Amino acid sequence: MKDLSQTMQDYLKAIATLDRGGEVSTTDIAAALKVSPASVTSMIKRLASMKLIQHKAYRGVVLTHAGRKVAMEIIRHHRLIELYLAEALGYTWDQVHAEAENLEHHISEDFEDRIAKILGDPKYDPHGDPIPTKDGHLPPTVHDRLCDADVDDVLIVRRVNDDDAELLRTLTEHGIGLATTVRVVERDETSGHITIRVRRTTVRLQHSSASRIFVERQAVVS
Amino acid sequence: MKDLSQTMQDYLKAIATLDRGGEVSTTDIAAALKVSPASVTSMIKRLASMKLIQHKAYRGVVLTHAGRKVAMEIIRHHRLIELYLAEALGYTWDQVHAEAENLEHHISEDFEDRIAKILGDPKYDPHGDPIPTKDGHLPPTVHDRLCDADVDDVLIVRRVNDDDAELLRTLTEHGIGLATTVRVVERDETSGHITIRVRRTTVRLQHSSASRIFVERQAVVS
DNA sequence: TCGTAGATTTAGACGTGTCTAAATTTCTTC
DNA sequence: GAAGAAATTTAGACACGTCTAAATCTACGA
Repeated sequence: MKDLSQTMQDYLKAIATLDRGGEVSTTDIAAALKVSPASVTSMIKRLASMKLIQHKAYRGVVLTHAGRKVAMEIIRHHRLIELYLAEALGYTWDQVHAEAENLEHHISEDFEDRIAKILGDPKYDPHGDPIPTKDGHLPPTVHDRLCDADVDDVLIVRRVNDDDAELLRTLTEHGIGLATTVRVVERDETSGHITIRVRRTTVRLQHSSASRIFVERQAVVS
Repeated sequence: MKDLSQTMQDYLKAIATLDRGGEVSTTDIAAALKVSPASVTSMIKRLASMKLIQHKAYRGVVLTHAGRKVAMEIIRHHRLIELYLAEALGYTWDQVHAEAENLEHHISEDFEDRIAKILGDPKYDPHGDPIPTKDGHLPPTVHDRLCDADVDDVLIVRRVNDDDAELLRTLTEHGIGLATTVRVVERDETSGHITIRVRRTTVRLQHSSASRIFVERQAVVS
């Protein structure tokens, strides 16, 4: 849609991803994109001058309506491509992210429409992440993280972040995928580890891993 | 394979495409890439310092073995993508070039291998252009151009350059595709136009169009 | 409230790839 | 073979996106 550089698109996508309702900090953007905070500041100035973000000095940034639209379009590309790679080309869920990351900036509107149609206008990608619609709306999804669950909670895995291929492979090895039911058996508050039971085995996860897994509380069976 | 910028890849591809056995001129590269000759000179210096091309000042450039390998890999990507878009996503032959031009620099080795396998290790793209093998060899193809044919020659269309979408649409409208047989009915040496007959209709082509169409002399039927 | 740690911005530099204008070399033609 | 035309290169500038080092601002604890 817009004629923005790939770099600008990446910044907007990162800001959208980091958005938790308030301002997004320079440091967080720098960490997400693996560039220095100084680089972020200079790009922030450019994006703000283009009215894609709002910037209050020293206070972080917020996407404008226009900026969010661009970000949603990139995210739509990314997730549609991930699903297409999985469905049509046999990629596994740990392989799709890296490929989509490269392709998302380089497909045409036409390509987007064609794969969306072939996939039947899907709402979720292989990791359970919602695919924004063409007009930028996100299908509903869960926001509770496994790292916040209590011992003895019984949970259904609904989403796993796509950016840690190692974690995705580990989950597959243990037979954990979308819709898998797990039970929290232990929380180690000092180390942050969380241990879950799935079928006959237990899996011990780092806090950073558990924070990438989104779950739904098992409906109570009457 | 190599960690070259997209721009460098484009230069190498252009040089490979313009290669007619001898040196390729600065001006021709500039025209192909739509940049100024001065820009080409500065990029030539960089590519030469990387041993991807040989450069004799004021005398043009030649690809080295390493440079040709990179170029062939990009061309392989381009043509595989074109065929995949046509076969799997329903693109017509006038639509594939623009999309492939963007994607060719951004697919992984893995992606290349997967679509090549799905397509059955094809040798030719939708325009009849040969797809380089992984080790950089080009399947055989015809090199005679329609613009060089004589009146009354009966010819089979075997290749059409992919970079003129308008021409490709015109050919489709007149029912001309790969394997179509045509007969030269007139050559206008002053204007350069060439007129051909296909089935019941005649088509008048500019020299630049006829030079993009490659033909095979009809085998003599005994 | 004061000082400082941490976050942010500024200053200044660099590499890439582009441009125009000017200088230089090669080619063509008489 | 010399002069002019055409191609090529050099010189110098600029936008983008990055960096490090230094300056500045914010927030928090004593």
